[in-house]
Amino acid sequence: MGPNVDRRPPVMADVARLAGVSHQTVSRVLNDHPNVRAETRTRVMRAIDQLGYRRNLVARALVTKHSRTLGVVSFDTTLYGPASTVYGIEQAARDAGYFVSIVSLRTIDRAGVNDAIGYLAEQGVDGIVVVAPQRSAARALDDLPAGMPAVAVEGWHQGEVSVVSVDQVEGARMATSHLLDLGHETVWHVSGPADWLEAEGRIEGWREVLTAAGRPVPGALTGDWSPRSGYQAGKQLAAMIGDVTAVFVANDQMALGLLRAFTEEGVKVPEQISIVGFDDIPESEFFSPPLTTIRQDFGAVGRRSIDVLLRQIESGEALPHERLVVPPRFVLRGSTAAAR
Amino acid sequence: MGPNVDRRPPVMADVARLAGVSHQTVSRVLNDHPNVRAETRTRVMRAIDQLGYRRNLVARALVTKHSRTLGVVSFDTTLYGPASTVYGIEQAARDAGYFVSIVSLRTIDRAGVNDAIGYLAEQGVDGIVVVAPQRSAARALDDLPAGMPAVAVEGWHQGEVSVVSVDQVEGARMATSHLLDLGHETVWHVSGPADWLEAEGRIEGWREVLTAAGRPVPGALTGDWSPRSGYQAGKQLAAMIGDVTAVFVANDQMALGLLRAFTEEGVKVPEQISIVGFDDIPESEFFSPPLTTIRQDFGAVGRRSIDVLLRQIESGEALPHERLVVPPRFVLRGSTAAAR
DNA sequence: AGATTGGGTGTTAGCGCTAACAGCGATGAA
DNA sequence: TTCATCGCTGTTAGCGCTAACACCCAATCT
Repeated sequence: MGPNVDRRPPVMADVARLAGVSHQTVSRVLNDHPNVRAETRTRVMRAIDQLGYRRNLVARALVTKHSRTLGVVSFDTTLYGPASTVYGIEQAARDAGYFVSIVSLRTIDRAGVNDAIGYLAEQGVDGIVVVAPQRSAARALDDLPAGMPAVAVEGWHQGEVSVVSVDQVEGARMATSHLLDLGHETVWHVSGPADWLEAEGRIEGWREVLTAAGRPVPGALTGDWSPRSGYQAGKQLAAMIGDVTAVFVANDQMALGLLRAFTEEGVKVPEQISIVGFDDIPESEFFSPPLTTIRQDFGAVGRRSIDVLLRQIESGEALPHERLVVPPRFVLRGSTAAAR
Repeated sequence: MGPNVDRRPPVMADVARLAGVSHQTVSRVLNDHPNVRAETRTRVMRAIDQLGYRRNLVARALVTKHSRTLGVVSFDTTLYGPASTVYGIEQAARDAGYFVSIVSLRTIDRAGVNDAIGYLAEQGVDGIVVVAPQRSAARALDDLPAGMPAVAVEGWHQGEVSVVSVDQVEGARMATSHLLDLGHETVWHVSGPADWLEAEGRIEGWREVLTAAGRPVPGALTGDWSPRSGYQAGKQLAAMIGDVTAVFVANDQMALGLLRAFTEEGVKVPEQISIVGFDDIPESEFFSPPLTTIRQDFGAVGRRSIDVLLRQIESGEALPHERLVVPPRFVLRGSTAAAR
């Protein structure tokens, strides 16, 4: 072997030497600078793949001050909602030529979110998306590093950042109205956990419709989004069958739990009780009975949030904060029926 | 405002000036170098938070050649399995002080995976995890950049990289044996799509047990992991009721589809037909009936893969390739019963 | 006493790249 | 002819950090 067989990956200067140009010309070729002779360009290109050269984006980022990396802070990405949102974010970011660096929190609190944002800032991300469905998490956005472009997803409404979210209140209105339209006297609610903004929005829409229609507003049962908590709520509701004829459940997984509890207790859905869920997870269509629910387009939320964020980054200045709302969609299936 | 109120974030030299030391001393403080006087250290620390200084990891990475970032290439992270695996990866990586940069592929093929790996390499990741459940994807690992530490998850067995996966064959054996033990003459199978290694492993284990027991091996129905494809398979199976008394379904979502089809066709589970799923998604326990299934510990797979990868990275040399297998677990619930 | 250690600190070089500017030959205008 | 212009290329500086080494001043040893 010759003396030049070292394992160190080639750098721009190596390419330049081989192509007989300066490293700057190589840089120009790589960055599609117009003022390069076609013949020079091809010579450089040839040298590049002869050496298997890959440009070092770290060095590039150091001088340009742009890493073309976006940070995402999320909570429990094994859940369908966050997972789909993050997926949408990732796709949109990559289409725009950005990398995505993810921090997935175990527990969500202001300090945790702050730390995560801090790490990402050190790492040099050009902007941050915070999937902040909880009040405490959303508040962490108030102390972002100065000048850091950011956008909140499913987040706090009055904050100092742009927010993209599905209209939870409207979704809850759709669900509740549908049940009232079927002739039910009132609608019960199994809500999500207290601190969650989505849970609050769904309670608000539900209560609003009932109140507007002059119906009694039953106390909401509280779950934690899990099928098990829905199952427990279902057991309670089953004991009140007759009084309860319609339930709006704050997500599909809890609705599945209710379905299971009702099956065990011999309560027929939708004959004795109607159920509307929320989210439209891929499984809902195949529940027994298939679940009437409110679809959230998580992918769209992810994509829109990247639109907003990139506009901020690429304008280079602090743009006015936007509030983007993605409409939910009512999906009629077999878990609801007219009141007897 | 004074003349020094510029928006440029503070750098190490600014901290040094304020603390009355050299920038190198600041660096030493930040890197916990032992040879710094306690008094100097506190003076530097004070200057750091007085200025709100954050170190620039991009510059650090340029000189150290380590970004402390890991790349993850995955496919459809909205599915429970990949999402959980990636979550496990992310947690383990962060616990070890690494960032995670994700590329989530829409379609999975060798070229796509190769591109993704290329981007990640340019970006300067210290190592790569490829969640490569498909043959074609797994093969992309054969042309990794030289010297890039990597690990495959749920991947190809004979490759030139370490692999961490759940023992699919064993899981399928458990499922099939369970059904045979219940007295069923044979077991039908609804498999995953052809190119998937997990689908192949599950077919293999199923076939192996049937063959060993001298039972007929029915032709497998093929699904695409979705509840809908399971539903379609269920319709076909329902038409053969009597002949078919036991089915092993390659994942829980398809099993849900079967359940739905059987409900529609008036086929009773488990009285007329027994079903075993695979994965143990959080919903399975609340299906009607609750699904007997094989649990995969995706989180463990993610964590183990990071162990393997970090060992490679931190040793600094090419370690022998490992093959780590995480055992599956049988979960007995209500969808299986003894043959009549 | 002088030599030797070693903890604490500063100085210098350089990671691989882009920005800014300088240079140079060919072209066109005066 | 002379000077400005323009397309293409090279040279230089520097992004913010760490590594390597030099240095100084105690403390310790011979």
